[in-house]
Amino acid sequence: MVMPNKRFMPVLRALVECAQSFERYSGVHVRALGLTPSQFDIIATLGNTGGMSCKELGEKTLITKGTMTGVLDRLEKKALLTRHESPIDGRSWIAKLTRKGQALFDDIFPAHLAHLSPLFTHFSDAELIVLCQQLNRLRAAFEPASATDALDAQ
Amino acid sequence: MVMPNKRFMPVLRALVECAQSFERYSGVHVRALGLTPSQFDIIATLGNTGGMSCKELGEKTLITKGTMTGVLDRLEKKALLTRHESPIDGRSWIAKLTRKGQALFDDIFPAHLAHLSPLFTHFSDAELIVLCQQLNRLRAAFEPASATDALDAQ
DNA sequence: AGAAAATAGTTCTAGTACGAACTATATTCC
DNA sequence: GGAATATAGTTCGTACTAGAACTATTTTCT
Repeated sequence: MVMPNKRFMPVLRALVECAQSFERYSGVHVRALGLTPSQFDIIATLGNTGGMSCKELGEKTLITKGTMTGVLDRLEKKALLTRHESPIDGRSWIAKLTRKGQALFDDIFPAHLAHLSPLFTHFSDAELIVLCQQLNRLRAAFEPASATDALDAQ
Repeated sequence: MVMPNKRFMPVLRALVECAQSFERYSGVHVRALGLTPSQFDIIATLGNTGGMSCKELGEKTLITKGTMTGVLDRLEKKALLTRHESPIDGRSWIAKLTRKGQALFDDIFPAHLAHLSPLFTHFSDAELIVLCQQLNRLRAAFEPASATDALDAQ
């Protein structure tokens, strides 16, 4: 097989390394606050809401349903979250922060933003917007092919 | 605590989602070829080389050393790779593709590139270069910080 | 040279990723 | 109304992740 054009490889490498660096930086802080990144994601998503279903949580956090069960279990064990039967759908559960969970959110969410904020001082609003647009455009190129199918499949 | 400026959040979300979409798209294909993404990463890194140490492999693939042991173990079990004692350093091992591993590389590496290539048809070389630069710039913002802060944070 | 510190790799634990199979409830459609 | 199908969530198996503790070698420093 002839080797195809490889002009896109530096972008892919930059993308993966950038995301990984961010996740490491963010993860170290989050762990120091006593949560795993996934747990933080859930707490951040549920904060200041009336709760939501696993399905909705999965869509917002990009955690797949098989993993979600375990993450919610552990948060429930820490008394940060409770599951309530859905009044509309007998198959569904509504995950909701407890008072303790909401208090934790109020505490660590702003702290985490404050931890990230200074990293962007050398980026203008305009630069951030352009970068965001290009990333979303790139993502769109990946999605119809995979994520759409994969997500639809669940 | 006062909520800090949040102008950077859309970029972070776009970054994480884009990287995740790519990894899903790429991962589905790689798994269909019979390897996990990490295993493919190792094969792709070792292809057409004389082999390298775990440390070097870890730097190139962003797989941490604790994980590396297991990934190499599984590749060794599949007879795609062998470990040889380093002639220079008694603590170190050189991982090297077997003939079977190199043949697999020759087979699937071009196939995988061909699978990715069409996704970039709507991006010009110039666009890719700019995007790459911005991503590397962003990564640089995360990196010294994650190394330094993480340490003095404790 | 010899003690102290650094480094390469392995092992261990808890948690996460993904896919597939499974249960239970909803929806669709004839 | 009832069968076929779709959906929400759980469970399971294999593999990967970070981090920490550990062994065995260097390297450094005096």
